[in-house]
Amino acid sequence: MELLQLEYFQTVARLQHMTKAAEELQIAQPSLSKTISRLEEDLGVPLFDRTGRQIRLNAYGEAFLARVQRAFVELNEGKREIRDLARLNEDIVTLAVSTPRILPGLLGAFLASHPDVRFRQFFESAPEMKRQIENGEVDFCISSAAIEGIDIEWRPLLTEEIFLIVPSNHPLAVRESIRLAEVKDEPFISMNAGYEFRELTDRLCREAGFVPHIHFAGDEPDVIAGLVQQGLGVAFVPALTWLEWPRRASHRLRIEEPACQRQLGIAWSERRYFSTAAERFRVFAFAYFRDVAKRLVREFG
DNA sequence: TGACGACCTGCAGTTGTGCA
DNA sequence: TGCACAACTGCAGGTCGTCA
Repeated sequence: MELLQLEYFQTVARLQHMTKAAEELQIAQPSLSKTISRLEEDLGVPLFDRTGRQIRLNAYGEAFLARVQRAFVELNEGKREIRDLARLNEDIVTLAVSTPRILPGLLGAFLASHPDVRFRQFFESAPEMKRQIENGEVDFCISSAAIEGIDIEWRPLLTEEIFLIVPSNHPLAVRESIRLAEVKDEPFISMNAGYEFRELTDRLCREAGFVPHIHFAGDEPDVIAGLVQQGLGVAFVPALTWLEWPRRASHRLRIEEPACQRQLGIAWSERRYFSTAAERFRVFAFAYFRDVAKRLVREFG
């Protein structure tokens, strides 16, 4: 049984006239007649009652026609769905990040020149991002920890300095820089455990010879900044985050020792096929962070 | 092992014609 | 006039052998 036979059957059933159906289908009448006969042979029953020169759909034909029409509706829906899906995937970039704070600037700048592109974004830990890349669930991962694995490419995007912020009335607020060990007894306001940034700052404190006293841990950098302004403690802040805070009632200190930096990078699977939109986003991301790096140099030297 | 061409087969379609 | 059959043509797809 073939689609062509079913298509011809629909037309003959609708017109109940072999010659008119053949004209509509733009084929010779004997060809149509033979096609319908083959279909009837396949099914093992006649679909039409033939009386003299007339053909009429019989009970088998009626029942079969209903099924055929439903099948064609399903097939047409399927075609449309696949078409939409194909077009949609062309315009969608899937992205997992461990540092969501970079997204507004990055995506905003990209969408300004590519308004038709849509993003699906996930906030994930580094191990989960690696799994997503390996399973083909995302196009790219942007992370402050290198993602390594078979067929995974990881490239650095930006190296940014990490500062310490203290309340403006804090004794250290008159200084430009400190050694991290100088604040070993200070109350710290920090990101919650599990965040890459928290793991990084804990490691930096260990390198300086102490374990920080965490008085408050949260998910929101803005809340952390607010608590520092209220005089409740000191906190680490990446250069880019500091730059984007509209009000800076707290004081920023450069950390001389140990070297406090973090590197943001982008990872993808070398096996993955990239849509045009994804390919453009990758190129754009490198250019965007080059500009950000220049801005950080201008601002912080 | 994959690419390519020659050959074969099956089927859709056409023309001509017979039958009701 | 309209349906169906026979003979034929053209084309697409499959198979097989050859070659790099």
